[in-house]
Amino acid sequence: MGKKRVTLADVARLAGLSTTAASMILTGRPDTRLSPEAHKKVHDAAASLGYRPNVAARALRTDKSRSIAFISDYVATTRFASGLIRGALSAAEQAKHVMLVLETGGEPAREIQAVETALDRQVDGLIFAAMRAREVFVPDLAINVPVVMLNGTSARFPISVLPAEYEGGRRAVELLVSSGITKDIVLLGHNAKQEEGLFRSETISRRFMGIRDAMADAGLTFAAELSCWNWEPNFGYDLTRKLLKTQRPRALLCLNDRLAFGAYQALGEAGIRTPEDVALVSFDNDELASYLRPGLTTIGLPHEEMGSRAVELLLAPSRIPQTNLIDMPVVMRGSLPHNCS
Amino acid sequence: MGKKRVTLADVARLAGLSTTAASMILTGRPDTRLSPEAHKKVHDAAASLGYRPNVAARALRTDKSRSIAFISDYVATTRFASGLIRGALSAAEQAKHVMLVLETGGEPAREIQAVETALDRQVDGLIFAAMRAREVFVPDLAINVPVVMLNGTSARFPISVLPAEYEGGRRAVELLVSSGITKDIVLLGHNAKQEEGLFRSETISRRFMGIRDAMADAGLTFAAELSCWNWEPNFGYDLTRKLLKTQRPRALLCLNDRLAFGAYQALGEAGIRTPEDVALVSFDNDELASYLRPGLTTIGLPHEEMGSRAVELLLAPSRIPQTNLIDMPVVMRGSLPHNCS
DNA sequence: CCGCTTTGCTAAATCCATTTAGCACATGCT
DNA sequence: AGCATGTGCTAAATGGATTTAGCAAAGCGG
Repeated sequence: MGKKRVTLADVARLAGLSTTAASMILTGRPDTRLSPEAHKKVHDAAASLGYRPNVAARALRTDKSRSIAFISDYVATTRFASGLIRGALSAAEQAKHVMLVLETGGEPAREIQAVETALDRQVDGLIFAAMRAREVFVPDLAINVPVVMLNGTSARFPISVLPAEYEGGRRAVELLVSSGITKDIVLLGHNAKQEEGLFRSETISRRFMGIRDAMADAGLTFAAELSCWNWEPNFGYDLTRKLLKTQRPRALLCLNDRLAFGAYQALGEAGIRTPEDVALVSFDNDELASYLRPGLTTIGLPHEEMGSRAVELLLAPSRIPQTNLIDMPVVMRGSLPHNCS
Repeated sequence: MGKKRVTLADVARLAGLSTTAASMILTGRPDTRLSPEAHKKVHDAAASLGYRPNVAARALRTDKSRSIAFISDYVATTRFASGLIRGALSAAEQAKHVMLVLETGGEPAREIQAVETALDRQVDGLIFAAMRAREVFVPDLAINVPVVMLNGTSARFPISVLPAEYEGGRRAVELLVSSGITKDIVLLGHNAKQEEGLFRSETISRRFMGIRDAMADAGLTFAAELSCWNWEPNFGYDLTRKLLKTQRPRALLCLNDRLAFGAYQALGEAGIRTPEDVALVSFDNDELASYLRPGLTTIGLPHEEMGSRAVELLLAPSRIPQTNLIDMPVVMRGSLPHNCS
């Protein structure tokens, strides 16, 4: 049975050198004094035997496993998750790390489990991802590896990656303005007065601020602000229908694509055309947005980039505490009128 | 610095026993002859020190790591992926395993990388997941751990988990029939004659067969079969628009929810009501399906269950080669007329 | 009381790579 | 020649668990 794996000792034997030499050469130590011939012999031997280091043995010795844990509250529920995971995955792959994915459902018991499981496996870092940006509960365990908060924040761990919501909010308004729309703009999904004191999340409030500041800068006010807590299509639909009974907006600034989706449905039923009659801008760049007719112009949530940035920060040698804001790209589609200015 | 982790030796020392004893007790060996008092002492010591075994050390010795690798072609691109991952994750958690997620983009080089990486880490099993069901390329490496194919098949690895498409196909037709619809049914997304010889995938052809058999059993034929290769909303829209120019169907049997989405758009524009004028049934149970108005009745792809089944099979002691067909549930919403029979 | 089995437990080897400490030889300088 | 320095390499310890082989004491039958 040639079944056993090739070990470093086998390589060393074939190369006619010690395992010490083989180890130093294969791990590429810098100030080793081994001869070029030794290097060649070891590399050749390793290649011809198809040597692959035993990660467990290496981890045992070095306390590093070239792996990171991605601990998130929900992985499936949302279109968000996969973008974050995918981004993280690709950055991890680039850095020759693997990624353990753990889901906690937001339950403290499972969070503790997840952290312990990860730490048991000598992960080199932890990413706490939240599907809705917020202050994240992190179990109160001794964590002796770097931590990055992804799409969330934590007082204990000051490095976080968030979308640049303020700027994104501004952009949505600027898009409207530069399309020549300066009145009868309705905000769909939030009403500042009604929601006074209610807190949605870290990031969403920044989105609101960006929107409000940009409106003020342009000297505009909303014709109406329609509040709803869950930004799901049916609410967008209901709100828009109700709106259309009393007024005819020129534009809908929707707080996410699902609301916009509902709005499309209500507008469609009412025989109102987009963008000729009513223009729309929205947030997220959901898969949905590209399915709509006309395509929905939206300020995208940069999930993949956030995911990969999180991993890069985690693995970076100098990790400066700070919140990293990732740019929210404007995704132009057809829901705004062309401006010929 | 009490920083160092607690080791088994520490536990043994506190319990006043050997590490051998501690190990045997904590791993719950069956036919050990250690006394009940010894058991208690070791467990107490472990608890009071907060002992957690070093997984790397254990893996080194036993060649088992309580981890599995989930190797998929695409994780983000599709709504499918997260369901599969989530299901797998929860089954893994239940079995006290962790899951490495690896993405290959379908590129052979990355597939090889992924398998080697996984094997290097002593994973206890490999899941190859395909986002589109198909015969999957598996790199020709010596793989000495169990493998399960998820949403795909491979000649080399006979254990696979697939949706029960044939039965699902039948159900879609039966739904129509039991709603009292027996004529003017149009199949959206496939035309048997035009696509003769073209192969979409393992599973989709079974869906077709189920549909055709059920139609035949009910003595029905399609009023039209509209072919298109990519089942995306815009094709559903175009096809439906074209269809409506020449005929008025009673029902659309859509081959997936995205096509159905496009069909909704075309129907809406034409002022045709669902389900009164045209009924729809579809496949997948995409997130989309619940957003539509009325909700889309669809035969769901059981992603989560597939994912967890794959892990269960992987970890099951007796692994019988076979393809495991997971039931596709009927998800009733409002796109079929109520039948008062 | 002797020899045999059972009970309860442990010493030491093992898994494999990394790393510390240091050996043997060559070279350079005075 | 004598000593320091540099060069090229290795023996052995190490990390933390599991596992094999086996020891000492107690129990039992005759």
